[in-house]
Amino acid sequence: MTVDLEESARKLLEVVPIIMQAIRSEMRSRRSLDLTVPQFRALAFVNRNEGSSLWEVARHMGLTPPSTSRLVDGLIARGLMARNDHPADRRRVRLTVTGQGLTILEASTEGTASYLADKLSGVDADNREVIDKAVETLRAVFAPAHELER
Amino acid sequence: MTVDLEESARKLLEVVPIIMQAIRSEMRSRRSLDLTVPQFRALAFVNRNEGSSLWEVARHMGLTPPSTSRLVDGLIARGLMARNDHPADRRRVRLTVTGQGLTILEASTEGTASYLADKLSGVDADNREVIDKAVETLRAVFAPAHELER
DNA sequence: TATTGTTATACTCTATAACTATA
DNA sequence: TATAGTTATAGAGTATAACAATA
Repeated sequence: MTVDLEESARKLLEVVPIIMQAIRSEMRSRRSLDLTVPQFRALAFVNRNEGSSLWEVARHMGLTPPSTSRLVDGLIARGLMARNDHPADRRRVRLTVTGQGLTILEASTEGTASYLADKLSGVDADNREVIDKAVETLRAVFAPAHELER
Repeated sequence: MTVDLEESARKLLEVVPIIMQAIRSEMRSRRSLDLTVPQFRALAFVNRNEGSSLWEVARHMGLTPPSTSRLVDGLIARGLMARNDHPADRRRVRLTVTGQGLTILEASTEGTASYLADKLSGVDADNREVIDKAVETLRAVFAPAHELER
């Protein structure tokens, strides 16, 4: 059984936004630790890459620097991230996640992953394995090249 | 080999936004037929469900009625959708895709699917089949219940 | 009273253009 | 001159609250 490439692409195009919407709703629903998806991603990236520059965050997220700058502004205003001078290059910025940011990031990750796990729990083991493998492949296809070794 | 549910959930949470970002950039990049993802989805839904009410679109997209109302406003302002009275129930609205809307919807679908197909073309047939199957399963898990027969 | 939809208001996301500061 | 980042501006996405019209 061969799969039609164009048809697969259309299904992906249908399903990805549906899952995304579910993730978005779930994240926004936890009042007080409520994060938007971009906020969550930026926090997670900076947490994994302590001292990132704005430009690195922008590249990771596929956003322009101005968009990223404002996104970071919001996180700083909420006390979840900190922006400091880079010791070696004064044009640069060193971003870090604050203690509170880490707390919220972990709670949000935990909560959202639990939600997704709950959804997936109705899928039998074979199909879960299929999903797992597909996700790995899709990550290799779509993740920015510079982030693929990990 | 058994997969850990929580771990699968985290990977899904990492990868879905990455693919979504790719789709978003691609859609917005075609100047002139440029649609946002929500605009694209609303147009596609109304095209498949001629004469939908606002409430049906909102339910399909997982949005509140006010958000949906504004989304539709934008599409109408661009001449891609039309809003008419419902003959039987005067509270309701009948939404339809205009000729121009259909043209743009098709071009956008075609363009974005081609883009995704191109990305997937580097994946071998076995793994493409795995992705296809996973997408089917994920659709069953995440799609609104009232839309699963099709 | 319940349903359908809109308006008002307020954030966030995102981009392009123009700018500042540093290298 | 090139790089890192911000500010200005603008349109779209999204929600809650308040409202109007119809059933």
